[in-house]
Amino acid sequence: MKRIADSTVRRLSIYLRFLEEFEEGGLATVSSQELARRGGTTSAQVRKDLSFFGSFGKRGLGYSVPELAAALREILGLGREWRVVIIGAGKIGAALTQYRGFRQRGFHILAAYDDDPEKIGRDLEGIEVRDMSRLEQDVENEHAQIAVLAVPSEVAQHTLDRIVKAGVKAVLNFAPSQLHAPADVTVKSVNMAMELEGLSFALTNRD
Amino acid sequence: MKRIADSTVRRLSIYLRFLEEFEEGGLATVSSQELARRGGTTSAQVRKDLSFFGSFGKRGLGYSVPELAAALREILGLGREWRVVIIGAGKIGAALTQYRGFRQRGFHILAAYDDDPEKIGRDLEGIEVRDMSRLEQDVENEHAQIAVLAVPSEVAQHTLDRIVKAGVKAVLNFAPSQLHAPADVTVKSVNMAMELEGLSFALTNRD
DNA sequence: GCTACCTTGTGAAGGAATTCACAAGCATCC
DNA sequence: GGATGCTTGTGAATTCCTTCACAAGGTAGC
Repeated sequence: MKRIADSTVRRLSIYLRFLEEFEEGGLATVSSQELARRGGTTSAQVRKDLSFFGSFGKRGLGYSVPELAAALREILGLGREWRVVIIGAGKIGAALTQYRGFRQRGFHILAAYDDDPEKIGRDLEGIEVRDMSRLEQDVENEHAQIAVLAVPSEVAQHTLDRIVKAGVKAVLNFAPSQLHAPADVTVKSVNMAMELEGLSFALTNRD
Repeated sequence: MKRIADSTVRRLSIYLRFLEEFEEGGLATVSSQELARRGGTTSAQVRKDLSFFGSFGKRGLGYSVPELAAALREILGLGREWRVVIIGAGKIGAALTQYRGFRQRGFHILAAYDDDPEKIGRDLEGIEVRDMSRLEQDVENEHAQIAVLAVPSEVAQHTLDRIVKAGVKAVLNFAPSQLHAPADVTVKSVNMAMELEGLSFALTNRD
């Protein structure tokens, strides 16, 4: 398959969110223009994004909301349940573990991991904090596919190496450090300090 | 000034992080190649990124670590202290409030805001949770420049409108919704569910 | 069935970001 | 001081992404 740009996938996520709102509202069809308006893009962009995956609309009418939503869920791989482990049960890790948005979208959190004896054994709204030393065996036994890294920067790379070795192919990293992984492992990073620096730049370099 | 791409600013942040490590390690100079290796990019990219802002290196030698670090801090507007309010003291908001990475980089958190009487008055590691109704007057009196939005999706746009009206020109949004703001207000969004969907896509559409 | 009107899907054009490739500058060594 | 080796800064080339513009296909009204 032709390589799909990251920005395209992002937008598909956004479109899906709107479609789900429309589904709830009982709206039957929607045009690329309406999706564009809400998503802050152009109708041509919406149609181009979709065109990489097929033809989902009806000329003159637009897109069937439930059909397009189903198609996007399929494309994004959201038809199934993904098994996720959260590594690091500090402030960020604990907040993520309890974040409801994940489960709502089919991401099933198996457990959180930490090496602080104070934290091990705790229960975070039904999710257990386990001993970090069990990480590899649990990942393998429970077939975790996605890992969320919320450990201190200093140990992020080492922890990544561990989970990659255990077979995880997708990682969401919250540590403010640049990670290196084999090409068949997808790593996405969320770096809040960096985003703030982007704001600082914008505020500083205004015309 | 020529418009600088978002991706460039992001990379400058990354370079700065490495330079600060080098500073601590007492390293005097660094080449574009070394910065590229660590940052997962190319040396040409590093030089091009820097070239938008001036010439910072010495041919044959590389860049002086402290000089380049200072230049990047200047470019990114990190020479000063930014005043930040956090709106929403739920799981995410509370975790952000207590996150040390912000203060370390010159982002001073003035307060957190919530409308839950249970939360108002609490102390989050030295930062007060205040009544949401005080938001506008506090922003104006205390000259907050940056707002971090960690409120439920349903009220995100309304809250954004409030802080924009109060004069805030930079917003970091954690609500999973698409926000609309005037052109002179910079809004950056961090959407964890969306990032996870990107991973789901990657796992699903592997060759 | 015919007309008027919409909206999609998509090649082509345009624009933006990245990579290439090399002249120019500086340090070091002999 | 000249030769050697290294690294920057930057136009040019390339690749990637977005926008344009329009033919094709569909609906609705009469």
